[in-house]
Amino acid sequence: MVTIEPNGHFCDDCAVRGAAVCSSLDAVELRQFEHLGRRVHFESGATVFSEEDITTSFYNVLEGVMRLYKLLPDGRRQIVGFALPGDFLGMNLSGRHNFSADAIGVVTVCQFAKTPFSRFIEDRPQLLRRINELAIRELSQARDHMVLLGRRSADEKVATFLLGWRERLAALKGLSDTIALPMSRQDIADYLGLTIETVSRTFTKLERLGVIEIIHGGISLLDPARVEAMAAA
Amino acid sequence: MVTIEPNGHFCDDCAVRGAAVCSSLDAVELRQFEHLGRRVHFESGATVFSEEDITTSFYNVLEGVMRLYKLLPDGRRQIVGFALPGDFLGMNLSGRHNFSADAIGVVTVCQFAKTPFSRFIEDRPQLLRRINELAIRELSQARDHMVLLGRRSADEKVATFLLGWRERLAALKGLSDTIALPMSRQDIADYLGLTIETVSRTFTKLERLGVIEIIHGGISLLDPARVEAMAAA
DNA sequence: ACTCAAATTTGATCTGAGTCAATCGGCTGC
DNA sequence: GCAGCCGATTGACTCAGATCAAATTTGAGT
Repeated sequence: MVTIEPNGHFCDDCAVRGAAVCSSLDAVELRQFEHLGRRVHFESGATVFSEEDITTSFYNVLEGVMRLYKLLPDGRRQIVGFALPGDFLGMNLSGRHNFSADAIGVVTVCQFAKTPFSRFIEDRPQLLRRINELAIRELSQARDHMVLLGRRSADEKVATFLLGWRERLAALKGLSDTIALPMSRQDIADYLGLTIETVSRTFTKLERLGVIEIIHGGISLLDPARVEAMAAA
Repeated sequence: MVTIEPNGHFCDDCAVRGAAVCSSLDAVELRQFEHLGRRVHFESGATVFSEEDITTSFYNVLEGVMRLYKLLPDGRRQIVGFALPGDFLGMNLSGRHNFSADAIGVVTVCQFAKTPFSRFIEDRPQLLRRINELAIRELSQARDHMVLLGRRSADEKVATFLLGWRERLAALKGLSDTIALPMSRQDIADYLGLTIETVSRTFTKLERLGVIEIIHGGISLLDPARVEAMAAA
């Protein structure tokens, strides 16, 4: 289920070194930093951490996609975000995670034990500044998502999601009209505050309008401008 | 509309000194810090800053309540939060505000020009750490609010709002079953992703159930346990 | 106190998205 | 190849909350 790679100078060939939290470190610091983290692999569907668990580690996503979610006591689920390579997870004030995180497909993370990581930050304000930047960026995304959840129609939600996801993939692999959707319809529904049926119907509707094509494992954007028009309302 | 107080050693008698961003500063630093900020008053309904405005200042709320919101092109509004004394506003990465802020009733803020403030932070990591803490706390609140917007019923939204608001007021003035609601029904609706009619009906329903009493400028919690039960679902 | 405008409440009706219920289609394992 | 399963789609119907439309209350200004 979970496999841990032997330690080594893995930062050297780390795909996210430039984008992630580590981008704030110079060569010497990176060498020290390297000893704090270890690469851990999670298989598809594995839970990386759960809400209310005591935080023992921070995570830097290296490969794969994770769903970040909160559950209500009766089982209703809200996905609060998807984590992609370069995202940093685990910061909190309470000492406990405030959401759960599952691997969607195979995931590789760089895992840091909380205490040594916190100590490392102490006298490296540029790392703290980088973490702060990431937090502020997430906060801005969270506010955008509140608007979507509170004030957008189903069609607008789906269109906005497709464009936003495309944008995030573009930052990793370059812009493309073929959009991989590794998450299930249920995941999309729980992210958008909809049901699986509504998501499915909206996809079909977009396909019938000739705006997208539903392909295996994703969609193809046939008419980006129309989708943008639908998203903007 | 906006009045600026003459400078002075106002940190000494600042009501939020212990709770706000300044709590991370020692006496000497506080004296220097004092020269960076100035007290500014806003009258009821005044806009403190607007989304997409270039950020020229940061704000520390001293007195009053603000609504923080985003607008869609067609005028739909989502309130992303209410700011109370001790809240720190204005952090962003883009150099532009990512939401608008209006005064609800009279508001006093401590306003800091962006550049000198940013310079002041540079060599004071404990202030940066404090700002980071506030950002992480907000992020956690934002995620909770996503769950509310995406997955809760109207009754649950209203009940959760009343308890959450009571909690925030409790942190300022001590716990009370009399809850002041300075914001309009429209503000509450835009915060909860509902219409004004639904909010009004839900309030009346709660009153008829004998769970709350609608009073001038707020409500009185007659049966907190029942409200908690409604909120939890 | 009186007027007017704005905010809130209440009622009647409508509808977008949810719910319930079959299929359908694509993999997995035999 | 085919049986069984799980995710996705589609259809029929329902309902929570929106919309439209009046009252009614509140409050600011005279």
